[in-house]
Amino acid sequence: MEITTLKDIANELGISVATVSKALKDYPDVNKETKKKVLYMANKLNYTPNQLAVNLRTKQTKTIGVIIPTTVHHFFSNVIDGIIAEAEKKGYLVIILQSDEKLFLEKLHVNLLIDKRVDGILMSLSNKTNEFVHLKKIISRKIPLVLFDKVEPSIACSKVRIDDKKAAYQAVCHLIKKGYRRIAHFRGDLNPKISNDRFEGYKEALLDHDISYDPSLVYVCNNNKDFEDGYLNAQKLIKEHSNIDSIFAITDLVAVGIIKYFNEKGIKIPNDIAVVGFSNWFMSSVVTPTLTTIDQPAYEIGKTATEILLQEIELTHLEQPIKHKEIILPTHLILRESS
Amino acid sequence: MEITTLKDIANELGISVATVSKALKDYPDVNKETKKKVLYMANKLNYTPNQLAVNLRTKQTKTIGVIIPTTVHHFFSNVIDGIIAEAEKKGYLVIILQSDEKLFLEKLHVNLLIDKRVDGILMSLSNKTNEFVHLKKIISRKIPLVLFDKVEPSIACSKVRIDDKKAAYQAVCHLIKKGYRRIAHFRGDLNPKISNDRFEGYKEALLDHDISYDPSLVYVCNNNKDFEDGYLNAQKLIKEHSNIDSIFAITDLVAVGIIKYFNEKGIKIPNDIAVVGFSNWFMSSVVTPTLTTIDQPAYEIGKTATEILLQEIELTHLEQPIKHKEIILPTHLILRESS
DNA sequence: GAAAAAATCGAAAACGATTTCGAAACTTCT
DNA sequence: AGAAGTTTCGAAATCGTTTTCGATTTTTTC
Repeated sequence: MEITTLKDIANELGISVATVSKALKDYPDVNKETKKKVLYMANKLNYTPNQLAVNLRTKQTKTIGVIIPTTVHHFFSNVIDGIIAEAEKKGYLVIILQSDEKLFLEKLHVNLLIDKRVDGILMSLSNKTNEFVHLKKIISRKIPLVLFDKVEPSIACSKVRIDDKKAAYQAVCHLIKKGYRRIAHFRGDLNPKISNDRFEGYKEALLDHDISYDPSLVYVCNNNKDFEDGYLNAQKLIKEHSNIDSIFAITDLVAVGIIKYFNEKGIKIPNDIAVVGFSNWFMSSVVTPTLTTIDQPAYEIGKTATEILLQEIELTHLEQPIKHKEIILPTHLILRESS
Repeated sequence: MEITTLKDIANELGISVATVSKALKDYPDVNKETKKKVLYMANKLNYTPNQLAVNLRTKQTKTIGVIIPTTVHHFFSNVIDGIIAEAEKKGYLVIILQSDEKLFLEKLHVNLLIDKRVDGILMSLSNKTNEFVHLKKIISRKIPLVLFDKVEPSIACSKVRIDDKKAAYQAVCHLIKKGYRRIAHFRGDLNPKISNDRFEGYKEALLDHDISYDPSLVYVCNNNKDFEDGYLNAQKLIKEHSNIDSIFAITDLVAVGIIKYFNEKGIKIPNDIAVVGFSNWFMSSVVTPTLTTIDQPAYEIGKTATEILLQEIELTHLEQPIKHKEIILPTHLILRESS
């Protein structure tokens, strides 16, 4: 005997499949005695329901799909942790796909997940994503969608993110309060919202403290190799601007690249130049000097996004209307040696 | 109209569901004209097959399950990267579950994946796993299983791993060749094979160079907080043994903890004490001083394990016998400043 | 003891696809 | 024209479960 089915139990007991099914699901219209017998036999034959059949029948898969740019990333692996933890708690499985920052893969994966009939989808958009038909397709199929981290405002769905502009503002204000005035910014790629938001926060902080904004102090890191971007741009910065006293980097990894270069060149942090990062990667607490940075609640972002998604799945299933939420989780400035 | 099914196409064209199905799968016994019509209509109605129904019928889900201790880990996130990349290439989806180093969760997840009818399972065992009925259950269900990293020799399945003993041996030999003699070892928990293997490699290297093995130089790191373990044990070590000249740490994270403490106490690396890690986390290339370590091919481990698993899935499906493989991937000693 | 009510069961349809096998239609050949 | 062979199609079974609804049996009520 291979795998036990309802039919096997039914045959064994000389009753119908329907009754067996109902007995196992504790329907009221089945005799207590037969319930006992069914339970006993199910146990004896080691029965577990074939989820494929259940899924087909109930049109629910108890599975959610996740599309993120990459898993090899401190932030995303913590987000995944939060997602899986929350999903497991509610009995959902998690399928993870990587867009590798490519739009065509993102689209492909969306189709895959739709075909797979996942109950809901969680996405952080790739940096290259500048059109959104694939997201609209998800919504038109009535599949709950929650965007996190890299979100698109124009899409009607729930979103979980941080306030990048505010966090950047906070970081730069910190530098200003510490007395730094010539503040460079190593920004991210031009397209993504978070990159622009952080840039805006940087500018606004300068403005609010009557420091004139100098575009030549802004360096773009867009090679997808943050560490090297930081290292090389630090090199460039030192050549081009000798009078810099601090840098606000879009990412800890960029900041660590900067630190590496400065350490090699004997440039003292923070005495010669202060450095502030963004994300509070584990690494920032162990580099020398330790890095001042913005703590981004990655685990909570994953957990919260999943909570909302599962709620919306339940509501959809009950055919009730859903009100989309936009959650902004708080960030914290972590003060360390580098500033 | 909600979602298009074969029936919709059939009704629209006034033909049977069977013909539509066969037309879409390019069966030879359907007229070219009708094939064209079906294809056209399928396209027009935006048809995609309901995978749930396909799965139920074909008894294949094109999905593999992965159970690992944690995703928030440089090694594992790279393994996942390799797994997902390879699986995606072959049209398989990946469900990821975390055991959180707990045996009961590992068992639970195994059952979940079996019920979910995944086509195959990839596992790295938790540190606490000391019984294997759940693995045998997978095998008895004829579900291909591939163990990687933390494997169990007694289980009859394919395995992908590195030679931990040899790698550790290599690392310690390197220290000895550099002239270090009083070599401490910060080892991992007592149960896991990899922890013991590395320990054995350490001992053998000493033996082969006529250095007597001193058990008091071995410190156990088992708080699941490698960084702190390294930091605290470094503190302890300095108190207890003033004449140490080097440390071989089971993990880069432990090594970084050590480095942190030494940096704080002004102990010079490698002049006072040398440090060697294990894994070649990204971090090791950016800490000060940069860390000598063993490069562990995480991505390749994930990729290779998945390749083997998918092969075995194919063979199982063709009802052909499978020969289990044991692949040992090469490690490399990365020389850096800390030794 | 008959009628009404309650308890218990199972046949059958459904979910949406795949695949076998026989029937019908059409060609080809003598 | 009729036999034989080819194409082309579709009815029906199947995967394993869920759920409705009607049938049957048992219990209750007066």
